[in-house]
Amino acid sequence: MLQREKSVIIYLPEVVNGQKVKAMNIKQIAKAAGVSVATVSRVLNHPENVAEKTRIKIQKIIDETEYKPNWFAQGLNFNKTKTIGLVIPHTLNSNYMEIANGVEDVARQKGYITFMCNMEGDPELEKEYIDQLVTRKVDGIILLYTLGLDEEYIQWIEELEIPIVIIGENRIKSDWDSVEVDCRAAMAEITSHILECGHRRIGMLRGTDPEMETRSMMQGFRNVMKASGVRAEEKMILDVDNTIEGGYIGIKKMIGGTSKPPDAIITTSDEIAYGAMDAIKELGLLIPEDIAITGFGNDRMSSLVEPKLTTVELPFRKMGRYGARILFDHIEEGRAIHKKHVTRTIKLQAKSRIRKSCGNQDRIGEMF
Amino acid sequence: MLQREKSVIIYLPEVVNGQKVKAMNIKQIAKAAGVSVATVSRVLNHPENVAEKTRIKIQKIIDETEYKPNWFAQGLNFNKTKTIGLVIPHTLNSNYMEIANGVEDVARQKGYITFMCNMEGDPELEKEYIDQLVTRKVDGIILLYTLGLDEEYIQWIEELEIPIVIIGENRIKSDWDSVEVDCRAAMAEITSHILECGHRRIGMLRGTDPEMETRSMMQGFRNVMKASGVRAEEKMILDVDNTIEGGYIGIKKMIGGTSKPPDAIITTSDEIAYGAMDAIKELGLLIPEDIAITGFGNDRMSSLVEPKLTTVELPFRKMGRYGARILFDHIEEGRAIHKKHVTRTIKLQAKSRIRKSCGNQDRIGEMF
DNA sequence: TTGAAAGCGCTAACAT
DNA sequence: ATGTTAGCGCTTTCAA
Repeated sequence: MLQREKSVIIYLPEVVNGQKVKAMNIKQIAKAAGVSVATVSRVLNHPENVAEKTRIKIQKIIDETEYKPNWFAQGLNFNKTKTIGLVIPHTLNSNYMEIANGVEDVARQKGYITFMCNMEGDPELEKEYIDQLVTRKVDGIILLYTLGLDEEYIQWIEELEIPIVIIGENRIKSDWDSVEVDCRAAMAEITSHILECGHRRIGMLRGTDPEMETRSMMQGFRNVMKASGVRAEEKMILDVDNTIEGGYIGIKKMIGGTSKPPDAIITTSDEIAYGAMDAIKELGLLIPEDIAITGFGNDRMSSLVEPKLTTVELPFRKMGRYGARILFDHIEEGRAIHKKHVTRTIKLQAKSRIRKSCGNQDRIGEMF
Repeated sequence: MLQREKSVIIYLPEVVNGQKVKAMNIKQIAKAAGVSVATVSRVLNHPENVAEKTRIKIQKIIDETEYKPNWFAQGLNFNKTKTIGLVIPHTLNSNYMEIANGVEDVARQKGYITFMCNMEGDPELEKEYIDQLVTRKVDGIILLYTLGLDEEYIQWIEELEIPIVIIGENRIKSDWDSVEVDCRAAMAEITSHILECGHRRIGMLRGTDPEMETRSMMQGFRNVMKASGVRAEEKMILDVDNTIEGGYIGIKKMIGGTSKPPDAIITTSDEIAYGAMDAIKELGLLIPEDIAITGFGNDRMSSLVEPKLTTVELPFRKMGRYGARILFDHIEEGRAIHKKHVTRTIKLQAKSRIRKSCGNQDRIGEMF
C-alpha cells in the first residue's frame, strides 16, 4: 500500500477540478484504510464487531481526518436527531429563561442540543414553531406555558407520536405529562401573611398574561380571604398587563377611584409590583407604612428595589430539569407521551420570601 | 383507476403489519396520483414544469395527506437547512436576549429558524456548540461576544466555509464581519456628563466579564479625564464581578479603603450599579447628593430603582438585526465571510439616558 | 471478521 | 410534460 509510506496528507479531502471537496465521506475513509464502507460504518456504530487491528487502523484515519458522518445520511437511517425543541412564550422573561436553563442542564448532559423557539408573546407562532420542529425531526418537544393549541392541532400532533411535555399549567390536553408549580398554595400563603401583618383592606393587581396561572392564584387568594372572614373588595381587584407599566397604571386607577387607599396590594408578578411601587411613591405614600405590597416570582431585582419586595420564589430551574427528565424518559423508552397509561403531573412547591415591603416586623432578614 | 372512485381514505398512510406507518412518502403520493415520483418532486420544487392539470391533482393529494418531504432526504440533496445557529454567553442577561430577538426578527422573516445555544458563561462550551451546529448543517452562525476561539479552531472553521458573523467586539479574527457598539464614545459621553455635573473625585467599578467591552470603556473614561485635567485616582478604579453582588462588594471595598468617599461612581453595567447603590444606601449616604452614580446598558429596571439610574442605552435589538442581515447576505450569496475581499464592521452609536442618579439638575425627564 | 448490495426518501440529469 | 434512473452518504442484512 503506497499510502502507508506517505504522510497524513493523503487523507485530506480530495481535490477535484481544483476545488477542495468540503469534507471527508465514508467512502474516502474506506479507501484510505483499504476496507469497505461497511467496515468503517461498523467501527462507528458497532466497534465490537470489528477486529481490533482493523478497528484501530480505521479509527486513526477517522481521527486524523476529523471525519464526521453526514448528519442527513445518518438521519435518513436512524430517524433520530439527538435534538429537542423548546417553545418559550418570551425570552426576555428571565423566569422562562431560568426554566430553559434547567431543560438545557439535562439535555446537554444527555448529549442533546436544544432548539429554542421564542414566541415573543404571539400565540400564532406556537404552531408555526412546532411545525418547524417536527419538520426538523426533533426527538421531543417541551412546551412552556402553552395554550394556543386547538383540539385539531393537538390530535394531529399526537398522530406524529412525538414525545411532548408541558412545563407550566397544562390547560390544553389532560394526558400530556406536565410539571407545574402550586401557585394556589403559594398565593394562599402570601395572602395569609399579609393578613397576619394586620392588613385588612386588600387590593389585588392581577396580570392578564394568558400563560400566567393567575386563576389558581386568585383561588388561593379568595380561599384565604373567605376563611379569614375578611371581605375582598371587588372594586380593588384589577386586571392589568403583566408588566411594569401595567402595575403602574393599575395603582393609579385603583387609588384614584377609591375613597380610601387599601392597606396592602397583592400582585401576581414582581413586574407588576415594581410598577405599582413606582406609582405608590409618586402618590406620596410610604411603603410599607401606608401601603404594603407583595410580588410573585422572586425576580433578581426584587431584593434591590426600595423597600425590598416580599415575594414568592418559584423553582424555575427545577421545573426545567424535571420537565426535561420526563421528556427523556419518553424519548429513551421510545414512546410518545399520550401512548402511555398514566399521565404524570409533577407539582412543585413555591417558597415565600418575606422582606420589607409587606410591612412584616419579624421575619425580615435577607441581604439579596 | 380504482382509487378515483374511493374516498380520501386511500391516501392515508399505509397500514403495514397492523401498524400505521408514520408518514406519507413521495412514493405513496406518486402512486396515489398515478404519476412518477419525479413529477411529485417537480410540483414541490419546480411546479412551473408540470402541466396544470397534473399539478393540481398532485397538489390536492399533498394537501389532503399533509405530506411533508423528508427533512433528511432533502438535506442530503440540497445540503441546506434553512437554519442558523446563535451562540450566546448567557441567556439570563436580557441584553443578549434582546440581541437574539433582533436576530430572530430577520431570521423568521427569511423563513429560517434559529438554534439558540447558551454557553452559560462557560467558554469551553463555545466550541462544543459550534461543533454541534456544524454537524447539524446550519447555513450560518452568529457569535455573540465570542472570545474563546483559538487560532487553530478558527482556521478549522474557516475551512468549512460556513458563513459566520460576530456581534459584539470582534477580538478573535479580524476578517470576520461584525457589528459593534461604540462603547468608548458612550463611556466618554457619560464621563463628560459626570464632570459637567461638577463631580471631581470619580470612582470606577469595572466589570471583569471577558465578553464585556470594558477595555474600550476604560479608554473613553481615561481620555475624557485626561482631557479635562482631572486626575483619575487609581485606587478608586476597581475590578469587580459584573453582577449586582460585584457592585455591592466593590463599593464596600472602595469606600471602606478611602479616607474620603468619591463624589461619583461610574460603572460599566447597570447590574454593578444596582449593587453599588444598595451598598451606598447601606453606608447611610445619599444618591446623588453624597455620591452620584451611573450605569451602562439601560436595563429595564434602571428607571425603576430609587433614584432612577443615569445610564447608556445600547441598541441591542438593532445589533441583532444588523448582524443577521449581514449573515444572510453571505448565506444568500453562497460565500463564507472570510472568502470575500473586505471585512465589514458596523459600529452603532449608543445614547445616554440622563436620569437622577448622576446628580444632574437640568436634563431629567423620563418616567420609565 | 469482512464485503457486496439493498435501501432510507428525495432530487435532477437524461431520456422519451 | 413526464418517466427512468443514478446518485446523495450512510446503515444493515445477507453471504462469504
